[in-house]
Order: sequence, then structure tokens, then C-alpha cells
Amino acid sequence: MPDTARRAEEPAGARYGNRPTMKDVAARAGVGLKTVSRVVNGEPGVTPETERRVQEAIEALGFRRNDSARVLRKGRTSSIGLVLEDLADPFYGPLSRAVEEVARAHGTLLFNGSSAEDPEREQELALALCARRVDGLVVIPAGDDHRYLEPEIKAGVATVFVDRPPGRIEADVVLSDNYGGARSGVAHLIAHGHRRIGFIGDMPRIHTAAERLRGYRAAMEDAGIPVAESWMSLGATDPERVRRAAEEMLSGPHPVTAIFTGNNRVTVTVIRVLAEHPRRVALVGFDDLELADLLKPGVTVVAQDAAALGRTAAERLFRRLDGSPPAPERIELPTRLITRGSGELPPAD
Amino acid sequence: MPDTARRAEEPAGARYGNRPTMKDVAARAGVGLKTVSRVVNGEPGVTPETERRVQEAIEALGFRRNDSARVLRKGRTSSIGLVLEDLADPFYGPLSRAVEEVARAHGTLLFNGSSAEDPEREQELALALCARRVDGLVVIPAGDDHRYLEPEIKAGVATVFVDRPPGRIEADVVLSDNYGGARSGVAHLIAHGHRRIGFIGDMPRIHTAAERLRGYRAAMEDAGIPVAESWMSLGATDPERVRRAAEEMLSGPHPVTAIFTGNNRVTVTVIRVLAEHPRRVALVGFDDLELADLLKPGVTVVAQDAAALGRTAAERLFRRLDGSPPAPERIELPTRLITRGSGELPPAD
DNA sequence: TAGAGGCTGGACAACGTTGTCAGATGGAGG
DNA sequence: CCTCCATCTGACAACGTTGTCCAGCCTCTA
Repeated sequence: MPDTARRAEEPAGARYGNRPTMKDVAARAGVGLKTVSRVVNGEPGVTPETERRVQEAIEALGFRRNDSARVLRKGRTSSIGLVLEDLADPFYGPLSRAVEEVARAHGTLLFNGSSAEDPEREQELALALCARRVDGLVVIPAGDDHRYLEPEIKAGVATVFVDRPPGRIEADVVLSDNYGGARSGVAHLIAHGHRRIGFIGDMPRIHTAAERLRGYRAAMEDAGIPVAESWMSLGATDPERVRRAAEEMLSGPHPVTAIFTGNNRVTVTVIRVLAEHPRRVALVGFDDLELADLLKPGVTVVAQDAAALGRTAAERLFRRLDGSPPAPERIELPTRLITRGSGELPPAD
Repeated sequence: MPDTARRAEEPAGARYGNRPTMKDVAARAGVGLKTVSRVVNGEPGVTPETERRVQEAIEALGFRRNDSARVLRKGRTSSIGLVLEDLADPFYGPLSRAVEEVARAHGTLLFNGSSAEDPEREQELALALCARRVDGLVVIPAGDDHRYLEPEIKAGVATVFVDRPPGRIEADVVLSDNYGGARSGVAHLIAHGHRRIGFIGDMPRIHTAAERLRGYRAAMEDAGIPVAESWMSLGATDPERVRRAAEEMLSGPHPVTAIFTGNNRVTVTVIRVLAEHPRRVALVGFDDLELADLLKPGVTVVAQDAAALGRTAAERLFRRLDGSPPAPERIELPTRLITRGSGELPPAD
């Protein structure tokens, strides 16, 4: 009558819907609680025979150690959080993956969340992660005031900002050289004879957008070219707005002969506009694109290394976690100009 | 002498390097532990004056409730895990994002991890998440034996598989219609006059790859076209192998006049090969690509809706979590053929 | 045979929170 | 002035784990 036998044993085991605990395992194996703990953690001091009995009970009950409880006891959760802008953006894929790889190498799990470029949501997410007691936080800022993280950082949450600097607090940050990259990209267009060059970028409150615009201005100033207001357009990166902005620059008596685009989303839309445009217009974009080399002409871009950004940030985070905390630092990674044709077109007029 | 005063208070407060707890807050506010809990959770039955004192102490100490501990008491962790193949793959970005949005709507945080197509790593990751007591798991299988998850599922971890079915267990799964999609894509090529059609896909042990091959075979059989062994190539999707495979099919006395590619990585490489190829070769790819419409010719694809895949899976997971668990179900989402030119090229000979 | 010493196993507290329950306090009514 | 009730507050146990510490047992030696 195995059924009754089983039923007779169960009461000491798992309650329905609940997972068995070490206590249940101990009861079933007829040993003490701590002995189960020792077996589960491979600690010495358990007879092979006892160990066998415990293992058997573990198997039979389907026990798995509750790491949440473990963590409560131990102090560290071995998990970190990544707050980024949009998990679906191809730029952030490699970045997340790089962070994940570093985390994995440190036996750490990764929470992932998107702020959708909403400062409030960023804060909500970051604080929820802190409440879960992540050991560290990698944040791609959406907002420009991160004082809300100050108590957390002080309390030991290793925090590193990536892609954009934090606002109103001192903390580690890993950036691309947005200014220098944009400047060299625009200089590249100037070197190919362009003088009327448009700039279409993201909302000016976003640091990267502002920096890239600054690079654009600097390159123009270096060349002694006065910039017309109508050549610059900053705002949301939805296709409709970008399309309008591009078409505006390309019309009128003195249209631009080249466009510098401030990020991958803008670049894609502008490529579409240019494909329908009668005149040949040069283009250099910030951020690389997957098929950029296969278009006609190939798209010349200022490429950032998203994976390096993520890796550097995560490594910095773990260094902070492992050793004595170094002073906050600003790390800037170089960009790379990749020429593929669109940036080398001569002015059309 | 505010300094000594502060120092006199501190001992009851946070120990160095540790976060203040409710106990610390209670001590500082001169109230009981439970009262702090009540304030933190907005429970009724606290005088405004008491509440003010507690709030003050919370501010002063930088207290934040430890949700890990809370969870231990409560039973649910309000977190789910997503095990996918590669966070950096553009196909999985929208999928993750969709899962995240659904999770967010349920006040749930998301753990994210990549298996890198390694069954062992998938298992390690999934079990680590179970040990953290995630409420549920969304898994894109890398392996073909998921019996290791049986005890977890039985213990209440709501589990949904996506993109590929689980191996050797019964569970919810959300799939694209890989067979039907491939079949219609190949039929499309046949309708445009092709008879010698190549297929380049991922490793045959991957379910989606096998299904798409099956669709290819079915379409060919429907048209009464015998398939030559040399027209089919399954294996790793690294560019070198795919390039070799494509070049082989395109050479010899009877080269293929069209190629059907089994996923986005393969498609990209084949586009590169075809760009250098003297003859016009038709192409239909499985999975959409960001700039597919801008290439010359535009790339005809069988598109799956990655976001819908993720959303459907996550919704299923939460339904299972909320209500009474429904029987495991297999949900298949339709694909869509998007014609852009490359699939409508006539045979070159 | 007794004492020393090594090994195994278990009782107990603690991690930070919440639920239960009982105690304290204050005001109203007899 | 005393009692009763409502309201507010706090002590305590519990969640599942690990670290500390001590008890029991066995073996070896004097």
C-alpha cells in the first residue's frame, strides 16, 4: 500500500503548494537541520552514510535551497541591476550582454529594466532594485538628477553610470567620446568639401545629444563656417519628426548638402528620406548599423563600442565591490569613424 | 555640540557599511518595530505625530525597506526570470522588452540571462533563478531535455517556453509558425519560377531550424520538385560557414537560382555573398531585418512578431500565476511574408 | 580502565521583515 | 471616581537559511 505509506510520510514533508525546506529534508532523513545545510553546501564533517540519506531525502522531496533566505543571512545578494533606456534598442543589446557576461564571471545574476527615457520610471526602477538589495547598479540615466541614489550609494550599492553622466551627484561614469566623435564626423564632411551641413539629433536634455551637437558646432567653428539655425534640429526621434526636419533642411534656396545624424534611430529615418531625394546628399551617422555596409552608398558612421561600454562599466562595478572603493572616476571610450561611402560624397551643387 | 550628540545616537543606528533596518528606525524614533512597519506600509492606526517622527527617522537614516526579507516572509518574490539565447541578438531585444512590459504591469521585476545556445548554461541559469525563488520563468530553450525543471514547476514556478518547445516535459509554449512560414516563403520563390532553391539554416538540433527545413521540404514537395542534398546546409550560423555554404550552392554546373535563409544571422551573411555575386539570385529570409527595405533589391522576408511572442508568453505566465493553473497549451503565432524585391527576382538562367 | 582528543551531529540565535495578539492609553459614560 | 471601549502601540514568533557552540561518541594511549 505505497499510497498510504506516502501519505503518512508527507505531513512531515512539504505542505501543499509550498516548497520543502531544509527542515523537511532533515525530518525525512532523520538528521538535524544543520546537517542538511552542511550537505547542501558541501561542508566537511558528514559521514558518507549520513550524506547519502540526506541526498536521498533531497531528491525525494525535490528540495532546492532558497537563495533568498540564504542571502538574507549572508549580506550579499549576488545580483546586480541594469537600468537602461530600451531593451529593444539594438544599441543596448550588446551593452546588456557585456554586463551580463561580466556578472556571470562573478557568479552574479542580472536584473534588467527599461526606463523608456522617463526619469520617474528610471528612479522607480532603480529604487526597486535597491530595495531588493542588489549589490550594484549599472544605470543609463534618463533623468538629470540622481540625488535620490545618494543614500543607496552611501549604504554600499556600487553604482556605475553608462552612456550618460549622472546628474548632481559624484559617481563612476563610463562614456563614449560623444563630443570628439561628432566633431571628427562633421570634420570628415567638411574635409570632403561640404559647408552647409545639417545636424539632426535627439532631445537636447539628453547628454549624448547635447555633446554631439557641441561636437558639430566645434567642427564647424574650427572650419570657420557660421552655422544657420535652420541647419540644426533637436527633438524626439520618432520618424515623423525626423522626416520633417530632414525635408526642411533639404528644401529652400540654400539646402544643406550633407547631414550629420545624432543617433541610430535618426540615421535610419534619414536614410529613408535620402533614398527618395533627387539630389545626392552626404551622410554621416552617429552609431553603427547592422547592414550599413550593404546600402548604396554604404553608410559612413561614427561607431561606439557598446559592448566595451557595458564591459568597462561592469568591471568597474565589481572592482568597487571587491576591493576598497576607489574615488569616482569618469572614463571616456574613443569612437571610431568608419568610412563606407555616404560620408565621402562631394557636395551636389 | 551636535557632533557628540550625533555620535551618541549612532550606536543605536546603522553599523558601518550596513544599512539601517526597521529596528534602527524604531530606536531612533523611539517607537516599536511594528509601528515602523506600519508607517512604511501605509497601514492604518498610527497617529500623525508618531508617523511624523518615524518618517523623520527614516529620512535621517536613509532607510529603505529590504524587500528580500519582506519576500521571505510573504512567499512571493514578485520577480520572474527570462532565459534567452543571446541578449545581444536583435531578435530577442523586442521579445525581452515585451516580457518586461507585462512584468512591469504586474509589479514584477525581471531577471535576464543568456544561455549562449548552451544547454548546460541554460539549466544552470534557470535553476539559479529558481533558487532565487522567481515566481515564474520564461525560457527560450537551448537544450532538448527540460525534465530538470519538473520539480520546480510542480513546486509552483510558472513556466512558459517561447520560440522553441521544451524537451521531454509538458508545459506551456508559445511558438511562431516556423513550418508554415518557411513553407510559404519557399512557395513564394517557386511561384516566381524558381526550381533550384537552396536552404541555409541553423543547427538541426534547434527546433526552429528543423521546422523551417520541414517547411522548405514541404513546399518543394508540393511543387513536385525533387530536392538535391547539396541544396541544403544546416549548421552553426557563423559567417564563415554560411559563406562557404552559399558559395557552394551558387557554383557548379547547376547552381541554385534562389536561396531561402533560415534566420536573420544567416540572411545577413548571404546578402553579403550575393552582393559580390555576378548572377542575380533571389532571396527570401526568415526574420525581418532593420534596413531590409533600403537594400537594392529590398529583402523579402518571412517576419515573426518577436514582441507578440514575448507578450503572449508573459501574459500566459501571469494568468497561470494569478488564477487556477490551466492545462499546458501550445500557442502558435502566425508569420507574415513581406515582399520587397529580393524574393520576386526571376531565375537568372 | 580512565582520560584525552578527534570527529560527527544538533540546538539555538540571527539576518530583516510582517502577522498575531495583547497591553497601554485616553476619553466617554455611569 | 470608576468602568468600559476604542484606539494606538509593541512584544513575539515566524519565514528559510547559516554560524556558533556544545554534547555525545569513538578511538587511542597511559
